[in-house]
Amino acid sequence: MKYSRQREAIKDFLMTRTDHPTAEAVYLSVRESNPKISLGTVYRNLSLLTSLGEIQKICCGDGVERYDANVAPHYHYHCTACGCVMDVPMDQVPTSKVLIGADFPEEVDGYTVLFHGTCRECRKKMEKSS
Amino acid sequence: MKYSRQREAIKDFLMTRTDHPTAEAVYLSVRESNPKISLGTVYRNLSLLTSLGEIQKICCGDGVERYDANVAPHYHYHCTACGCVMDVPMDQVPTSKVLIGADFPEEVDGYTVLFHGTCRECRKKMEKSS
DNA sequence: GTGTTTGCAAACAATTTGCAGAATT
DNA sequence: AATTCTGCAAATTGTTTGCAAACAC
Repeated sequence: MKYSRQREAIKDFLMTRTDHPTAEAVYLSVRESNPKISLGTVYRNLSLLTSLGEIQKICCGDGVERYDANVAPHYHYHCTACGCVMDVPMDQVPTSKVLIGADFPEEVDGYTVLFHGTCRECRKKMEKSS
Repeated sequence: MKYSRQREAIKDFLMTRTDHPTAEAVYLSVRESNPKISLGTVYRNLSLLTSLGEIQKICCGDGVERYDANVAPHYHYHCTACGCVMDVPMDQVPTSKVLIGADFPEEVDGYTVLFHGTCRECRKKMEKSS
């Protein structure tokens, strides 16, 4: 694999963020330091970095994928009002064996946990407008 | 809300299945008893039933949504080789409070857990072909 | 030089939507 | 009769891909 300035900029940007940006958001931000970059390149590198395990993809079911440079096991919280995604701070996360029980006969490589609800900020806004 | 033969057929079909069909699969099957139904109607009713809480949508991150008539809390397993999705049989599932810890400050309405790996059938096939 | 990566634009796949007519109440 | 739902087709959205030129080694 060869070095690419674009790929490095994408990874660097993701490492500064804990809010799990979408491909579009990555594109808009990386473009500031790298005005010629194209959205296709962003997608190509995000999926390359994902398959290398350097970043992870988060799927919330709202039709947009998000990306996270933190690949250590952790849970996510998705606000169904504003769409924001945040990390759930936890000292450690159970192993899949513990969570799934010993009897499950399929091989498990890993797992994801996604909580959902309405975040404090959105609740505040809803109160105000009611 | 008015009754519709199409909506009933969609829900009835989903209730006979534990394999979490995609919208396309629902369409292909419901069409057998209901040849005039359109894919748009299937999508409209799936999302209506989902927002009524009569079924649930499962997002595995492979670009296709799946649907499940079992809305009781349970976990899913996704085979990343064949794409199949199965239920994880468990007597009961922890509450979100237990899983997330008491300190998390956001309101949680619910959560999803998705395990992933290569299912037995796919592993068998991989052995054979190697 | 060779092989990988890029920018661009076109292609794609899944889902949503507008609308006139059909079905339900 | 009023309203909701449908089929159809076109539109939209997020993502992927083909290709010639640019870049890394």
